[in-house]
Amino acid sequence: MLRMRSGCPFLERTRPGPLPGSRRRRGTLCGVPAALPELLVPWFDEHARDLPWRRPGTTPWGVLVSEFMLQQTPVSRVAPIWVEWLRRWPRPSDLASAGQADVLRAWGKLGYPRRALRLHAAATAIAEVHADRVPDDLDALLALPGVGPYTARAVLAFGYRRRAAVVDTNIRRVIARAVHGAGDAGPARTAADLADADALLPADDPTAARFSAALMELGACVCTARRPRCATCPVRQRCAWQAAGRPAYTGPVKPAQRFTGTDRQVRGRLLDVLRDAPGPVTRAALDAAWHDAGQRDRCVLSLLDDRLVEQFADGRFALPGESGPSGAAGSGPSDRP
DNA sequence: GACTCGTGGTT
DNA sequence: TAACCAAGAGT
Repeated sequence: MLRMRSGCPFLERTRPGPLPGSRRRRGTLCGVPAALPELLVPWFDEHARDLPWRRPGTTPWGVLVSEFMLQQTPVSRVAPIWVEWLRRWPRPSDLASAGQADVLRAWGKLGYPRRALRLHAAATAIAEVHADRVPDDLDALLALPGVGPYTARAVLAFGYRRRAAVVDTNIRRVIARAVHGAGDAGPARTAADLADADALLPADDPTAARFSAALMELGACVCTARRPRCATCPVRQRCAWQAAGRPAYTGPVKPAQRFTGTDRQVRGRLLDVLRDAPGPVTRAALDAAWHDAGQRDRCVLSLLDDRLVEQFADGRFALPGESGPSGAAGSGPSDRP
C-alpha cells in the first residue's frame, strides 16, 4: 500500500486514474507530480550553468565522454579536460585509434584512471560494433565497459533528449528532501530510487530530458549536501523537507573515506611517475614514489593487474602500449609479475 | 551489499 | 585542519 506522507506536496495526483505502466509499489509515487517540472524547468532555463558539454552541437559521444569524466569527479576539474578530449578525439573511432598511454596522459589527474581505459574500450566497441555511433538503446549502452545505470540513462537523456530516469547523488538528495521530507538520501535503494525518479518525469521526451538536467542542477547548485541554499530554491514552497521544518538526517552514517596512506594514494603516486616519464622507467624510479616497499609492491601488482601499467622483460615499467626497449628482441611487455 | 578505486577544493 | 564531498562502476 502506498501511503501519502504528510507534508508531501509532490504526491498530489494530477490525473484522475492510474497511469499507464505505473506500478503502485512502495517507493513509487502515485500520479504525475506536475508541480516539480513546472517550477524547475523555467528555473533551469534561466540559471543553468554554461558547461561545455551543454553547448549546442555537443554530440552523444561528447555527452558520453562527459559522463565518464564526471563519475565521482567535480565539474570544475572535468571541464578543461573534456574540451581537450573532444578537440582531439571528436568521434569514438578517433579515441579508439589512440594508444592507451596517450589516453592515460590526457586523462591527467582526473582520478580513477581505470575510467580512462574503460572509456577507451567503450569507444572501441562503439566504433567496431555500432558503426561509430553511440547507441541510443539502454541495453546496448549498459553493455559498454564503464557504463552503468546512471551513465546509460544520462546518455539517453542528455545525448538523445529521451525520457530516461537518471539517478545520481544529486537527484537522490533532491528527491529525499523535496519529495520525502528527509534531510538526506541515505543508502541507495536502486530499484526504489529509479522508480521515484521515473515517477517525477513528465511524459514527453524533450521535457523529461530537460527536467532531469534541471533536477541535477538543483542538487548541484542549490540543494547541496552541506549548506543547501533554500532561500533561493525555486521549489521551496513545495518542498516536503521545508514543510517538515528541515529535520536533520537520521539514517545510517557512512564511514569517512580516508585517502592518505591508502593504496589509492600509492597507486596515484606510481601512476603519476609513469605519466610524467617520456617512456619506460626503472623499478628504482617507482621506489622513489613511496617509502613502504611492501605496500608499493602490492600496488604495482594491482596496477599491472588492472592493465594500467605494463612491465617489460628487462624489468622496466611503463604505461600500457608504450614502446619498450628499442632493437632488443623479446623485450615487449611481459606477462610475468 | 560492502569494498575498492584518485584527486583536490571547500568548510 | 581534518573531514567532507564530488554527474558511479565493477567486483
